[in-house]
Amino acid sequence: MVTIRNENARTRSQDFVLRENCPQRRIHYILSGKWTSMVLYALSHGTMRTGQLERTLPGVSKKMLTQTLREVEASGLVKRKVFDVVPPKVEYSLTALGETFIEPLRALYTWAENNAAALDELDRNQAQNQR
Amino acid sequence: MVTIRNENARTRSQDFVLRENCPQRRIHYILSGKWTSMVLYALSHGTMRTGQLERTLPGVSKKMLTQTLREVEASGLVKRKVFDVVPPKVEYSLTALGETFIEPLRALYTWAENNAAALDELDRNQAQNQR
DNA sequence: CCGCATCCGACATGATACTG
DNA sequence: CAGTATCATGTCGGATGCGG
Repeated sequence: MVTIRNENARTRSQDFVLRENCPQRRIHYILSGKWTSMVLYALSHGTMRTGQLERTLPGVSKKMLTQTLREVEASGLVKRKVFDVVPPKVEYSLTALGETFIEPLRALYTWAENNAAALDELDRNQAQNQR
Repeated sequence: MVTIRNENARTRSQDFVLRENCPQRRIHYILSGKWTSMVLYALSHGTMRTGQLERTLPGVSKKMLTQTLREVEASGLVKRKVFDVVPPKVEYSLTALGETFIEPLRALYTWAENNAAALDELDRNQAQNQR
């Protein structure tokens, strides 16, 4: 007769805990932004101007694009180059750090391409429930 | 003599466009959830019960934990096993598909661990600006 | 122990209009 | 072309309480 009895309450200590400031939580800031990762991905294909980015990401508003670019710039992932001409011309490109970030991101996107089925389920789920 | 002239307006067509339903946008649904990726990551260490997950992710509310679990379950990334006992006992674990997703996710987390500096910048940026 | 329903505040996103 | 400012709004996430 097997008695479960509390599963050894404290004896079997928790293997690991994802605390408030663990890297896994902090990187989420990059991933959570609606446009952040895609901007980085777009720039991984080469330097782009603002308007170019805008056309690469249909549906993005100027406001969000600018905001996103400021964030990735502040984090050191993207470099902003301003040409002092008229009309204005600004170029964005990945920094060395940004290049390193692209690799795992690309792996994630590759997974997404190879698993459209799972994504379909997600969409269906999304439609039914609230979020 | 090199003339720039409009960058060849339409001649040099856009290399690529991240359209509304591209995989890169759709996978964002998984990543954007505040707890989704961390739940998956936690489960990559083995089967866990609800309360165990709760303790692994300090700060998560019952509501969000349940909601997140329902989502990853509906998408086929996580398996839910209910034991018909009292008090109730439920175990969550990754499906085969979930296991495959963990790999690129782990790559991303590894990057995060190796680049805490960039994450610090993000935090500072986050504090100053609104988001 | 596990899960659901409800209410509610905060904030990210988007539309629009304006500047240089 | 690039960017800012303002306002409207949807919704995500957390608190709380109930139920099996």
